Amino acid sequence: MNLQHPRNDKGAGTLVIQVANALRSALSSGDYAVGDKLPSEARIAETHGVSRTVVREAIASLRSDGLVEPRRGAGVFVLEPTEPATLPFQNVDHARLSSIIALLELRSAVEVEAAGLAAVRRSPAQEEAIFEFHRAVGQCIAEGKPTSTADFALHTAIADATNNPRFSEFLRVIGQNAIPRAALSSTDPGSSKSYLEQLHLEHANIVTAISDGDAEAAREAMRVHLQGSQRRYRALLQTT
Amino acid sequence: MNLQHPRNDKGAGTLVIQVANALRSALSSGDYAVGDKLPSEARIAETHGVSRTVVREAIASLRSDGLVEPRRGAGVFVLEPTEPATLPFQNVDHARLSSIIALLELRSAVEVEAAGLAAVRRSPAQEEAIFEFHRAVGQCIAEGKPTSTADFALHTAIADATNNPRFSEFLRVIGQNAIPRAALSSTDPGSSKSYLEQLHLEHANIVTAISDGDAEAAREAMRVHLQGSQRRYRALLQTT
DNA sequence: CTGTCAATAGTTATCATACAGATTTTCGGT
DNA sequence: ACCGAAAATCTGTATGATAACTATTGACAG
Repeated sequence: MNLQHPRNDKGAGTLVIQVANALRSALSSGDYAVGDKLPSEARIAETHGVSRTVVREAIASLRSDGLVEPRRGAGVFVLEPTEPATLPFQNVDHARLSSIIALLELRSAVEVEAAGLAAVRRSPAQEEAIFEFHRAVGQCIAEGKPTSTADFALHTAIADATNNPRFSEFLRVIGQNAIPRAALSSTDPGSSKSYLEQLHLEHANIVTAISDGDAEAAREAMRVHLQGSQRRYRALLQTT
Repeated sequence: MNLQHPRNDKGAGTLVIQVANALRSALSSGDYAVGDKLPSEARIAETHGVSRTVVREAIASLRSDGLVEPRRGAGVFVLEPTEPATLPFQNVDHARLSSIIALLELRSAVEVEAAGLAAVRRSPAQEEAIFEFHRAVGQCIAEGKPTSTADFALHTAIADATNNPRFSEFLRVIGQNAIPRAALSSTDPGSSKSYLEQLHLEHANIVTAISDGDAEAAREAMRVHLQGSQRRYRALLQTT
């Protein structure tokens, strides 16, 4: 750990921030193992050419982050880094079609089943909500507006109609990542009228089956819809 | 903010920790809005009966947590609290069968599809891994050991064999929450020999279909397996 | 009356020194 | 070799001071 802080670098923040970041860097680059003792505050202060006050505040930061544990009289000890919780399914690389298709496959599995459950379990109010969102998608198409938000709302309403919060939770986590239009605004497989009409027709088949309480038809309609999306993306793979 | 720190309370940690926690409490209880200025360091020190050094270190903690932004000459300002990222699908209430069944329904949707894809896409090495984990489950059954870890490993290997990282990611996120044995160690629907043999047989059907490259049979076998789990839990609902 | 500038007051950032309390190391005695 | 005491080391806290920055106030000119 021979990092001298750049005292004249205003963009790096205060000395406390600089020393804290230097220590973080030392920790993450493997200079210290879990359970190791950092150099003493006095030594760190000397190494960085700062006062002990600065070092103590930097260490307070690291302690707050759970990276170290100071023990009075003994030293400052390195803790097991806690894995930062990150939401899954977020790192969709929109420039790579395969990244989109992969998430679409997972989503298909969930949403096909969701459509079936929704057909069995939806309440009249949920059924009505689904119709309303379906009409909203149609409105966007008629007005030439982007459909992704309305599209996602429709899919969310279907997940809600399963009355199993896990399906709603899944939709919320993947968010609009998995809605083709949001993921590919400029290189969309087709913004043509015929594509949008096809989309709307596929939606209609899903919504009707759910309304009819026909679980198998709902599943099949959703499968056709989402496999259509997959097919369109795979077709893009062949043309690029 | 009239909190006097309990100086004689050893369990509360150092003065820095106590003041930091008092400030966190004040922030989260709505004493300050985003953009508000905290009292000056000198004032906080006076209020708590500590030195300014302690207050500065406490504020360094809060800054590291993203809760405040000190501005030299101006004051310490309250920041917008960032939503802590939490993993989805974790809050399984093991005392409520409905909570377990809900997650099992979602998992079923994903894993039925995963079995189908695995049957089509698995490499010989992945096929071999599936068999090995299947044998490991059988070994646990034969030795009367808990099967949940081996069971989860088998399911994970199947998700891996889809060669779509999203399926593996899904299994990793839900973890062993969704494996019946882990979720219900003491009130398990049955630890009887016949149940375990049934489990092993269902696994064998899945594994064989994947090995045969029969996607539809793999899906059906996985569906039977997981719907069997659902059925066993629903039967518990009726007896409690 | 409005705008500008300088002075003042207030605030954070850093440094230095000192002491207290806890832990670790060293040394001497048995 | 083991134990206990003393010394050394280390973190926790307090105090005082200075530097750099911001906000406020008052005076003056147009």
